[in-house]
Amino acid sequence: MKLSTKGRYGVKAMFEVALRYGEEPVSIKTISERQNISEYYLEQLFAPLRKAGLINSIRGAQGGYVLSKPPGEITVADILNVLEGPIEISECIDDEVTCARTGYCATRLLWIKIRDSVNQVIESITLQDMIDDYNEIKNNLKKGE
Amino acid sequence: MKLSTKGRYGVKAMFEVALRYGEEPVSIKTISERQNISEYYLEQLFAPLRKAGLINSIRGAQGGYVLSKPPGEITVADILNVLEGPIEISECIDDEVTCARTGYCATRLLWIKIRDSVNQVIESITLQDMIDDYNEIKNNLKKGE
DNA sequence: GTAAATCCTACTAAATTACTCTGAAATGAG
DNA sequence: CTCATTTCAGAGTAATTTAGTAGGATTTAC
Repeated sequence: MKLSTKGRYGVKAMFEVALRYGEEPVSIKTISERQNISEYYLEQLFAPLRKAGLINSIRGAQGGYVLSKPPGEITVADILNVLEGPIEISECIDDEVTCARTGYCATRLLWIKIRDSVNQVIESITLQDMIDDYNEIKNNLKKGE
Repeated sequence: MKLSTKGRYGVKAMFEVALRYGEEPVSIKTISERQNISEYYLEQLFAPLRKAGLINSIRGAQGGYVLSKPPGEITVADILNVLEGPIEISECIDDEVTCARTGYCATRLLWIKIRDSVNQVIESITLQDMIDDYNEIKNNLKKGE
């Protein structure tokens, strides 16, 4: 079970934008260089993020992207929902038809538990939390720990 | 984020075998009919499960598969590890190289939290738990709830 | 002996992933 | 005004993965 690059790159990219919240817009080129991701590919990820209202774009020279809300109000779940769709460990959770055949679906409850567990984590972590973690790691490294 | 059919079918199939623990072996044909999964495909799933020591096979007529241990000693994680490999939300967790480039990997901690959360769920649920849940659902239905 | 079953290996069609590319449109700086 | 910079939109594509099919060999209860 793995996230696709869409989700992984998307979160990394949003993190870069979040780091500069309140400052100048961040261009795809900048993110591409900092995170070592293809510009073309990043473009494709930002389109749906913008349409979903998580970021605003500023076109033209010196343009780029800015968060539409403070980093504390954007969760990892918000990002992953846009880029990967909602977490569904198995379509069996929604689709009653296939399960109905065998009477009671034995595994349905299991998939729900896994899904809820993932959702709880990603809904509780905001971009601000990631920034805080990041700063803490940096500080600890400075102190030589 | 979704499980492949390997994982989903595999857990369903193992559940069917677990339901008959202590009784006769369960054939692939039986599981195929009960869970509506291709026999050929099921065969492919049972090979690694057997090699991993989760089930024993009994060849020949009236043969089939039996759990190698009581249902309470086989977790969902055991099954998924064999069929899907270990949960790794991002290879970034193990592979230090790519992360090292950008200094401190900002998302690494996030992937670890998600992975640990999933692992905690699937390691804590055994086939016996699933059987218990299943019986409870059946009982509740009988009582007309 | 025969039917029922596992075992083993190879093959393949379809879908998904992970990009790549081209060109248009907007905009700030000089 | 012009030009470099940047987003925007959509098409194309190679590689990988998924999900299943298939064929034949081997084992064993009856």
